[in-house]
Amino acid sequence: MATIRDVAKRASVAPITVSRVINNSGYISDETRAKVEAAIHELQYVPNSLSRSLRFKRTNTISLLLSDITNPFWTTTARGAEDACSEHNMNVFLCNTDEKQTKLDNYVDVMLQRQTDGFLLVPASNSRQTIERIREQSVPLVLLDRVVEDIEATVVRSDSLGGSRRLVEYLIGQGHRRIAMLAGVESVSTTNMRIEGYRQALAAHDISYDPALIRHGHYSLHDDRNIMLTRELVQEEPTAIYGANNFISFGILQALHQMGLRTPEDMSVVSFDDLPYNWHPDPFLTVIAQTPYQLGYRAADLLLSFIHGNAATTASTTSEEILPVELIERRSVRRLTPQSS
Amino acid sequence: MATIRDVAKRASVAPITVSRVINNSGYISDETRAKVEAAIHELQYVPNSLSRSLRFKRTNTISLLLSDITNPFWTTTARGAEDACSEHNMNVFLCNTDEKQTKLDNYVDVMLQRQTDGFLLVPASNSRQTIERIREQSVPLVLLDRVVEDIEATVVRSDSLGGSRRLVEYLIGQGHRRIAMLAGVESVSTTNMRIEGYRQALAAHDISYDPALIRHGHYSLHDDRNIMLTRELVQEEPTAIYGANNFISFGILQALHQMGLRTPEDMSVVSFDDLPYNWHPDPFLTVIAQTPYQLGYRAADLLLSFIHGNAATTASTTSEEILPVELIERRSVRRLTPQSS
DNA sequence: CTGTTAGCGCGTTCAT
DNA sequence: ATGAACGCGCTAACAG
Repeated sequence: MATIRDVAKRASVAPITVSRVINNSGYISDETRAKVEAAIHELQYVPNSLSRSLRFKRTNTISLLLSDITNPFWTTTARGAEDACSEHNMNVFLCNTDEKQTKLDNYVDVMLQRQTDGFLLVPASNSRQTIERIREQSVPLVLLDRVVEDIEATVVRSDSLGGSRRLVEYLIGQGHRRIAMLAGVESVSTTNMRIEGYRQALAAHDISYDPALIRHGHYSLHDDRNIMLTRELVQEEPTAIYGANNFISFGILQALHQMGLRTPEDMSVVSFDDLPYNWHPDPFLTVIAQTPYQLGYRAADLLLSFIHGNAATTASTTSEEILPVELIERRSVRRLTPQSS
Repeated sequence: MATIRDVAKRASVAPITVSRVINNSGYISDETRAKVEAAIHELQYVPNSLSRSLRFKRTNTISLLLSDITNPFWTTTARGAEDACSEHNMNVFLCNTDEKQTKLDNYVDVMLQRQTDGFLLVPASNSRQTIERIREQSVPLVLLDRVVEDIEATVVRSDSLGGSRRLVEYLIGQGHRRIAMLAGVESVSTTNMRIEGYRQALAAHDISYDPALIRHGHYSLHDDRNIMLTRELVQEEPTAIYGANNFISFGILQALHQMGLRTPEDMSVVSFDDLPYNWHPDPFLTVIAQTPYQLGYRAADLLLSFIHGNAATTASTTSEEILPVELIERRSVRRLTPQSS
């Protein structure tokens, strides 16, 4: 690998002159510029961004720590973040934490050592340590999708509470009263908020809350537990099942199919979060749809403003940006007559 | 951010002593070690790996450039690569090229500047420039899945030719003679090999090759072209359709469903590459299955041996490692009697 | 067992 | 318009 010095020698100039050519800084005569550019080309010189970053104390890099890279929801979020960053010439490093706290901690350590300029992360659980570690180093941070208790941080997320409530109220409006829910993992804020929305909707319509109608599933697709748990829920004889994210809902549909139950004739199904585009020949699920691209874009945008120091609020205060969600009514809910419920 | 000097001052030692404590190198008295460790803790010191890499000329980083992060095939490959790397304390940086040459080129540049220790990449097209650029900088490289013409490089890939041939011969064995194929994008080696396998199988059974039965689809899921192309192929009245990768086959199934055609009663379907686990309530597609985890693991393993300089072959010679594939017979192919074909 | 010197590759500061 | 010296944070080589 050629260094800036090699190029300088070859062009018979000082290293700093080469530097100026590369960065278009200062005045350079056309003649020397040509000489230098020729030398760069001949030596196939590639600037070493390590030393550059060492000088600038800036890596132009943000770290995006995602919980499940397999879920199109998150890859879409990533795309949003990448687009926001590339507008500012920042590079995004993508890491998959697999919903595991240890993996998350490890990546945070690695990226901290690599002097990342900022973190965009979805918390793996409710533990505050990871986030406090980032705080200690005063590296800007924006949380994605999930809130962590007792921590000051900026978070960009969807309206889980309101969306969930709206979805369940829709079911109630269609005559359902015995509504099962396959929720997400415990100790994650979105899970709790969606459950809370479910409870609020029931309460608002004087339907008593039956704990037997709720199970905690897993947000991952590759987990047969969602199928088993659906079978359990069906035993409770609900008229509708509510899946707390796209993969959970997918598991529900699979389970019902295996049991020979049709949707919506034998069982109504709704989902928080749409199934990925193209997963079904024709979409029929009634869902609350989030906007993952905007989630990523907005969060990255906020992070960048922290990094560049031109933000109204700073990274160290608590603030939430809540993205609206949309109810998409399709054909997975059966309308019940009063007596049939 | 505290530096090694801050820690040294606090512990009343020289910076190098701190360095020795961190890296467990050289002899340190228990007493000073304790002092230093205390200082590290109090100052919440995080070593700067930028400067470390600058000294070592090693970043302990490999770059994994994938064509489609949305495809579980590739995320599984990534997991294999990550597992191989973490055994050697190497970090993997994941980049999504989206099958676009410009994105690939850009990432290569960025990672080259960041002094990555090696590349693991799936070529976006048949262009040699990207790879030659890496070669010029003599950075170790292993190609994933696809061969590039006229280039010396190590590649780890599945047996596309043999697998494709076996799959089509299976169809022929079931009495099919008019077999359509929805292939992948042109100018990618796997596409050509799978087409070649298809042709070889036909030739071996004296079935003439009809160009009208082949279309070039797209490897991505989010592309409705696969559905349209399937409709076109159906017009040609084949008895079976062969999808050249998992997402293409998925598109075929969707198209058939939309057209009201049942599988396998009205149309047989086979696929190169299995659908992702759990995508279908119960898997019924007859497929050639690859082993993406092994693909990633093996390629990373090879790359690491190049990096550590203990490889039998070096990174600069051409060599191929071809992983075997497996025919999984399920229920998507209808057995034709001679007269019905 | 611990410290001093020097340099990895680059760019800011100050000179010329 | 161009260059010399210095330092970013870290560690190998060589003292002591």
